[in-house]
Amino acid sequence: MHLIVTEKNIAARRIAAILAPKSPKKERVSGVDVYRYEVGSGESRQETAVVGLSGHIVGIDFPKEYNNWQKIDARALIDAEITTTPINRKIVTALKSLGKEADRVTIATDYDREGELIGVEALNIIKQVNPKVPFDRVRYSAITPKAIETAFANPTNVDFNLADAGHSRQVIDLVWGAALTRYISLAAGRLGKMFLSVGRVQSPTLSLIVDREKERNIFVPTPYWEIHVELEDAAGETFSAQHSTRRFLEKEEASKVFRKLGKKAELKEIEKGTKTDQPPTPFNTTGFISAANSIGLSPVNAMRIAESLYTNGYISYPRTDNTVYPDTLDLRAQIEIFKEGPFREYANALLEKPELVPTRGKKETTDHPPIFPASLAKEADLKEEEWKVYELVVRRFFATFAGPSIWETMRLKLDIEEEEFRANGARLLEQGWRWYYPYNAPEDRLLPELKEGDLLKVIKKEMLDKETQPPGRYGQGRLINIMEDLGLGTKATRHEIISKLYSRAYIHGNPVQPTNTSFAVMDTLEKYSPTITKPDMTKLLEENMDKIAEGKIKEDTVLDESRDMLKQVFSELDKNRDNIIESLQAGLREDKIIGNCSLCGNELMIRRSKRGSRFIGCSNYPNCTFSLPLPKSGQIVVIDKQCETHGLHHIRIINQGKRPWDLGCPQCNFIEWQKTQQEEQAQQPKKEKPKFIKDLEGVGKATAGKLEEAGITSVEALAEADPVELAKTIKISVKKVKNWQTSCNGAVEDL
DNA sequence: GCAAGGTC
Repeated sequence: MHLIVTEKNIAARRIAAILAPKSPKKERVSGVDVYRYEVGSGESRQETAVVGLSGHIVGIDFPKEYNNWQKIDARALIDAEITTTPINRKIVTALKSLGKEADRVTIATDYDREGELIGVEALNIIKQVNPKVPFDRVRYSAITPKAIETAFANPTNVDFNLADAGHSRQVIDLVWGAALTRYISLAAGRLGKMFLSVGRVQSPTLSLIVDREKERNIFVPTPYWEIHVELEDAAGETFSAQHSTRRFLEKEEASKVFRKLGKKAELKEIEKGTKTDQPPTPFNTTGFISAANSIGLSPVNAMRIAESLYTNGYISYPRTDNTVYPDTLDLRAQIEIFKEGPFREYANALLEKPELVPTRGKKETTDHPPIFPASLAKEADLKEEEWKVYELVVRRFFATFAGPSIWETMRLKLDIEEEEFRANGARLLEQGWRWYYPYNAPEDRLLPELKEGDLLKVIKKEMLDKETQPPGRYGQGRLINIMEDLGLGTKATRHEIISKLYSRAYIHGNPVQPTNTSFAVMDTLEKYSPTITKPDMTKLLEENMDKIAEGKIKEDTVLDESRDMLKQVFSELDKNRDNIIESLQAGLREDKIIGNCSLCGNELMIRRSKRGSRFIGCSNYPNCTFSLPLPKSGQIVVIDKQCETHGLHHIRIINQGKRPWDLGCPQCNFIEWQKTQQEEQAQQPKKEKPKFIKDLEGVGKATAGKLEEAGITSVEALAEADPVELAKTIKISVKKVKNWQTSCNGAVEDL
């Protein structure tokens, strides 16, 4: 049997469908889908089975003896043994049983570095049961009949060096990440769920955010002034113009000009021109995420939706670096899918073109094609946001075949009492690709038809007080773009890294803002372990991986070097341990300050009770016992916003996998809570005190009889009876008896 | 309980 192994189930299914002469048979092998078919007949008959993995099916970790953070020093992780264990047992079992049957194995995982490693992982498992089985490797960039048939007709060799390169990344990430995470968490005294993570990708990303916040903090705004006028032409049409000194840095200077301005303006110069906007390039993951982000979807949400559209066959694979359609993709056929349906107008317009020439982006890779719509969806079949994403992908796909959009531009130079003013106008002449892709379209800025020498009336003049703004915080889409530029993370992980920073309470808000904890962690790392805070670590890793892949250097050599570097970092850390502990804890303390106590004026802090539950307490305790409650679960983030009534910082609660909950001012929240409690009690009709035994809940005739036998005939008698004794005599639980007694006392109010 | 990378 010929065994073909792909990276994911859907690839297995589609490859089997392409290669099988008749439709393949789906079978389950230890809970995993396998697609079987036969090619040839008689002597040359060959049985084939295609199975899909689920990405990595084995993972690396330290032996479990290293799990105890308190007992095993972080440094010990550097040279600790590294074990490989299955992370998907079902697939490992399936591979073993298929592997035994196989007389040939073809690795058909994705055409990239991780794909090579994933292929070798599978191969190693198969070799455990069938050591001598011959194997080869096919590489393809799109799952189309043409691409697949060509690839399988020309199998090549597995690239073990490339797989080693991938493996070195795994080891380096684990060793550095785990060791530094443990060190920083222990030094900060943040164990358990509250640990402080450090990693090759997340730390440089956090550093970007922290650095931007620092720039904002030291930013000193400069005041400046602008002068605008509103003009009217002979026909009564109006437009506005601005003084050609766009920013006056001296108020006096601006005022002088402003006072000079009279009632008349003369048009000195008209400059007409055209501006063309080229159509956008095909979507890769980053391009898609930032486009989706600009229409209001968060990166994580956009990817989740894209994933579901992909598994339902509506769009192609959403995790790709590629921005160039491969030759093997029949683009005309992909457009023809839309000849009917809501996009027919657009599809037909494209199909009328004599030639379809798509745009090309800068990145051309072999992993997957750019994201394109794979089949026709009906709006009714999709949820609102799914449709939004689907439509975005369809429109972007179309736009890559469309012509440029062309603007007519007009620049005016005007004179008012020898002061120069300018006005710019733009009018869309040809929609071009913007007809297909109408997102974030700039609007026309229309100016009236004018000629040089025209006189205009100044109908309004104004001088505006402004000041320069600090650099803006990063939005998530922007952050993902920067990460890509710096080589941080991959198409499949960048959005996850950002959401990791959110769930670890390193950042909050949108645009993104770091907590004080982040400042403290980054300060420490930058001082003593700068390598991990910079994108250069990834660059060096990439260079080394390339060398491993080219066979110029052994994986072990790279790992040894990396471990030596980390050991040096640790000797710095150990030398400065006291300082690190102090500065980390000072930074962490900042994030716990809520404001000032309304009773004594001291600081209110997030604290922990002896039992471990969290509350807001006064730092003047025990002299002051003011306190406010906090929710039991979730990370607590103190945000900048302050309550106008109580002056306390607002609080946000972050629960993994859930939307953050803005609790607001903890005091307002508590007052609100008390109010609703009171209302609820007021609304609850007071239960009337039962008059007779038989009116009690859960007392039937039989029980009433038993009670009577025990000498209990009235509710008063029941209320006064010894519950334990009574329970024994009538053989009923003490709890039940006690419940009766509370209702006999009309105890609803006492609760 | 630690990373980042696959996939769902």
